[in-house]
Amino acid sequence: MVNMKDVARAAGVSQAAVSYAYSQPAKLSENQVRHIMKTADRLGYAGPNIIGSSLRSGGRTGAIGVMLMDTLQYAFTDASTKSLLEGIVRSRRLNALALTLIPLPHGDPARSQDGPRNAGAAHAALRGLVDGAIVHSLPDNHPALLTLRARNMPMVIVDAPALPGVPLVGIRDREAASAQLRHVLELGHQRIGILVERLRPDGQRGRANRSRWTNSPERVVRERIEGYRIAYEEAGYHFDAVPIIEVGAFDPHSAAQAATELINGDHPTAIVATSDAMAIGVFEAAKTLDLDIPTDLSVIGFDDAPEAAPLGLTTIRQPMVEKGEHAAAILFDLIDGTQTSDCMILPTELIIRSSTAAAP
Amino acid sequence: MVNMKDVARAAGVSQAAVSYAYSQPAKLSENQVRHIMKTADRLGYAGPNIIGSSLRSGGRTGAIGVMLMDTLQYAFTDASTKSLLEGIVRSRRLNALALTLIPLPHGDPARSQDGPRNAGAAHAALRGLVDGAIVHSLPDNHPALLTLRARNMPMVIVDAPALPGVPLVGIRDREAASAQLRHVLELGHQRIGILVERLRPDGQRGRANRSRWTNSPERVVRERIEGYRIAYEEAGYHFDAVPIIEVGAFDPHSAAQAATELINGDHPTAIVATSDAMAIGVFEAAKTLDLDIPTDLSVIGFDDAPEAAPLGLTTIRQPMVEKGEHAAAILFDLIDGTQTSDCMILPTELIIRSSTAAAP
DNA sequence: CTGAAAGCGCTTACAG
DNA sequence: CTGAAAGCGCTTACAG
Repeated sequence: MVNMKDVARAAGVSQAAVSYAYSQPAKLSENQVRHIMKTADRLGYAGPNIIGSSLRSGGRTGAIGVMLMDTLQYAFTDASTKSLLEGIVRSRRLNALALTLIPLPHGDPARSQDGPRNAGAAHAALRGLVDGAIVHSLPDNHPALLTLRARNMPMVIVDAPALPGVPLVGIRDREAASAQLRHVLELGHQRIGILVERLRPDGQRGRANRSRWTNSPERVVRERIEGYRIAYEEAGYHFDAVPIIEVGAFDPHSAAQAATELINGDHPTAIVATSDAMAIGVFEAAKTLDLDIPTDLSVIGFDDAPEAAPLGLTTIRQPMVEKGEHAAAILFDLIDGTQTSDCMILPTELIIRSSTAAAP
Repeated sequence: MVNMKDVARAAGVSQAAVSYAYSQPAKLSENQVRHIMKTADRLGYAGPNIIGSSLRSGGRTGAIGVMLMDTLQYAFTDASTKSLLEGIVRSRRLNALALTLIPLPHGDPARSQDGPRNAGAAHAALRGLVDGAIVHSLPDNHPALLTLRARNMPMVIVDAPALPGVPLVGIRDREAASAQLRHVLELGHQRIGILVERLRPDGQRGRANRSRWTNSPERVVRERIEGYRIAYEEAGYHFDAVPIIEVGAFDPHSAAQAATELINGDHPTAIVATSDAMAIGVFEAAKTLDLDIPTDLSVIGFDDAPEAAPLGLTTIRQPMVEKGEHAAAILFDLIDGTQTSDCMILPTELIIRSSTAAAP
């Protein structure tokens, strides 16, 4: 492949002159620049190799990373992740940059053979390929976070984990979850079941005991359940009696299986889910079990994903698109050194539709 | 930031030993590797910088690029592009790599001040940041293609342009378009209007004359219109009388404006659109003009996007997700040198729903 | 206004 | 089994 030296030789100038022609053309005469560019064109030189220039100047690669839990395939089916990406790409800055999507499919860092640091470091993209990163919903102490830290990579975390000194874009998960549970309590429900995606990235399913959620490395779910506990105990009940069912996955179909177990085992009159995807699984289970929503069973979700409104799903709206927009804005501030940006906590809202009704 | 030299010094070994510890640990004694890794961990070394290693070894960056026409914001709203990305990320290989989305928002290369080559080369991501690229729907001779070529970058083109020696994943656009037009001809329509996104990236709107489409740099639309011409003339009509309206954008709302002009000016009984997004714009226009579809106006789209079925839109289905899957598979073959992959032409299918009916 | 030289972080053929 | 050395493609302070 033709490089800068070739162009310099062919143009009869120094390599430095060619470099200046691209990066600081004002330093050269117009004629010189024109001559160099013409030569470059003739040789099929595609411009300074970003790898070489980035290495030399410690400079920018021109790409922003988004670290996503699980595979990219999951990211492109999950409504929340899609909304987050939609928000991120609203940044006009990105039109001149590239967006690098980085999957972190190794859910459980403990399973890695290489020790905590290398598990994250193994991923090429974490090793200098991007100028900054938006991290979405990783478990506490995920090795990728250590890697980013070690590299002094400008970063913003969306939702989880909360890391001292790193800007967080999120919501008040505990309060929002309390509001979610309070809605069904106010409708008179007492036999309530809770459906969560996962408390640990170990694929475990089924009923979770207390220490499993109090020690969960997933900040969002941990805080949400704490919110449920507070609201439930404020109503005068014992939270330990409330079944918390772990789906072990993020898709509605897996949720439907877990919901079926929950319904058959505990006969709840209301199910509170930590995402709309989980709640949609409850619809599927109810259909199979021939239960009517909301007559026989109330369901409330979380997110207000695009699928929620058509289904009439009562839910807590959280502004995912705005999260993406804010995360991108803060990241660019960090990269520019414009300011040391703080955390950004966005509002949530209870959206009452037709999937919740008074207890039978 | 701590680098390999620091680790070597702290561990009391040569820099080469550290490099081997990461890339070819079998070359070292187990104890040596353990000692080096422990030292790296202690210093917070995040592993070999990808920029340094890539420069030295001419090796992989660990990222695959997708070059997208227009902004990323557009890419994340357009149903076809989303489906394409969905297909691409089905590749299991991507779980260990990163996917770099590269927007090419400068629609019209002719407008660039820097000459054809530099317009493309200006984009950092084109200059060595990715190991290979999937290119989607660029106009003929887009400078980004020259840049990729000049770099010998493994590449696959989806839909357009067709470039000698570069694998193309696409459909038989001409034949599919003929089938699309034939459907409305067979329903007895003669006053037909054609709605296309754009024939050139110059933002022009309204009625297009013959040379504008015969010389269009957009391969797909050019071939589609040629397909319309063939079907129309086979039916014994003069194609020059058929209005071809250019929307100048890709969104349904812009299409609705163009459709309104088309309906008011030519009073067609059927509108043939080059995408479902355009066809959805016709629904919007019809509603405003108080026309019933299909009683007063038949509409046929192209793509079979997710929105088509709920609307009852008759359309030509093209397998966008599969295009993405094939493009990724071919690209990885190219990168691996496994084989020189050929073009891949996928089937299309007429899907008759309720938006087309016999001519009034 | 231009050119020679140092060095960014790394890998690998080669000598020991 | 280990280490010294060259060089990947580039940028920039410095001397002319």
